[in-house]
Amino acid sequence: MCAACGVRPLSMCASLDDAGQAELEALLVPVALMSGDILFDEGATATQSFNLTEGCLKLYKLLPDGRRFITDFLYPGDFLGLADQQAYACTAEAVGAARLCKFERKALDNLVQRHSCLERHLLDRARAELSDGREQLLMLGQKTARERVASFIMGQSAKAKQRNLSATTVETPMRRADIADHLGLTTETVSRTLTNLTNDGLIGVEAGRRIIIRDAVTLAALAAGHEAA
Amino acid sequence: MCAACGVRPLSMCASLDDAGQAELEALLVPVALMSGDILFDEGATATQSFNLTEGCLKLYKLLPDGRRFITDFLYPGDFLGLADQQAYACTAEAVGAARLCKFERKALDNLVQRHSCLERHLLDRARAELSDGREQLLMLGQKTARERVASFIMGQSAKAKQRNLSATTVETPMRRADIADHLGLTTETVSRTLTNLTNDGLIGVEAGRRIIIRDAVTLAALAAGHEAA
DNA sequence: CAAGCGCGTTGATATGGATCAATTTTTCAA
DNA sequence: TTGAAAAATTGATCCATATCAACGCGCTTG
Repeated sequence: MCAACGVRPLSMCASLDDAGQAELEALLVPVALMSGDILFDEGATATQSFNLTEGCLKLYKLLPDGRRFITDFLYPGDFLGLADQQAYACTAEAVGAARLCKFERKALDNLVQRHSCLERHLLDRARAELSDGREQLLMLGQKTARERVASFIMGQSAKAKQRNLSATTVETPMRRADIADHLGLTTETVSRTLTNLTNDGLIGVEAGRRIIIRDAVTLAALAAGHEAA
Repeated sequence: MCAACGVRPLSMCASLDDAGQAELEALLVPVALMSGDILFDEGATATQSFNLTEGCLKLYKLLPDGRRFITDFLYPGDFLGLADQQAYACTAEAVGAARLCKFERKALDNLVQRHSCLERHLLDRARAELSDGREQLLMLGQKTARERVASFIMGQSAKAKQRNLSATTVETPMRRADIADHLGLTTETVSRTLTNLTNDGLIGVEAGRRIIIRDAVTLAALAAGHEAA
């Protein structure tokens, strides 16, 4: 079953040999979520890890007065649980319907210890996530609204490409408020900025949720902080 | 020599047995930096890793027009190189004089593979850094200037405590511009906010670089986003 | 000791994005 | 298909923080 899994080549699973694969499959429990379902809450004891196979999740942290920051959107092939030691660092909520493989942490840790290739794979993922996180910090600390939105679009495009989807027509399952809370902006600013980028011919927006990249070069330059148009 | 090292209990070194310790010691090359010296540049091939033994470093990323974001300040016991796969994700620069242990990545990776305790230690560190990074994202995405400065002070205090230094008298080796570039603010705003916090009796500032925490409870509440004073 | 300079503070003003407030568009249930 | 609710857009105004500017203090250097 795992062998036929669509996200296998994107996941940690790919780093295991057949025997390890079988062990992993024995540990796995499938989970299905509906839009808005919460997989786990920030602060809860992190007893499980997950691998997303279908759909999209958002990870977020809340401040006591309700301000929210979405640290990341996850797509098929992404692993949940890397950043979490004792407690989950974020809340995980489904954006639309989603499916995952659930693992008990204890059992998975045990498997990881016996398969150093898995440990190395997870360390590599952690490295990549750390590196991405630094890029995000730069965005939040120094980029303008226009640059942030451009960065978001290019980032989503890159993720789509990884999943062998079009890099120029980006489907964004989340809503404006989610994008805003991911970029440290407000819904209104995201909306206005998308309108501006459209008027400037850099993108097109269809049916609200589909963004077409019309001038990838300029958009990338904007995202990279080259002040120009 | 390593056995007598002051940062040993804070570092990855502590997770090794005597034999591993000796191996590690054989790989190590000591490095000394002067204030402002650059250890490595963002984007350079990451051929080495480091362990900071003395002083303070800042890690930063630049945008093409000179905007800068300082992702982190490192203190004795901290490891450099976790986030870096092919290329360094940030530039590392000394804040004041510093000393480090330098390791060739290849040799260190080899050692890590043979000592799974080290690999686990690094994975744990990576987890902790990821978790910290998420907290930082929340700060940059949602917190006000006052809350950011409070978070910074509490964070520095926590780091000082880890090194067995006073948690109420925090020495900050970096200058205002560095703090500003770490919080996504300007020098002027940091300065003004410190003045306000002082006037409100939450902190004291001595000789510019020493911050005394006078009301840890209120400061922590502020840092955590409880809108109050 | 004086001059110069880097750094921090403080003040005055400007502005990008937030907030408040309608409208319009989309979604979805009946 | 229709109507109501949710989401997105657009407009008007406000405000937190940036920007521009002046000043002062403490070091360094001649």
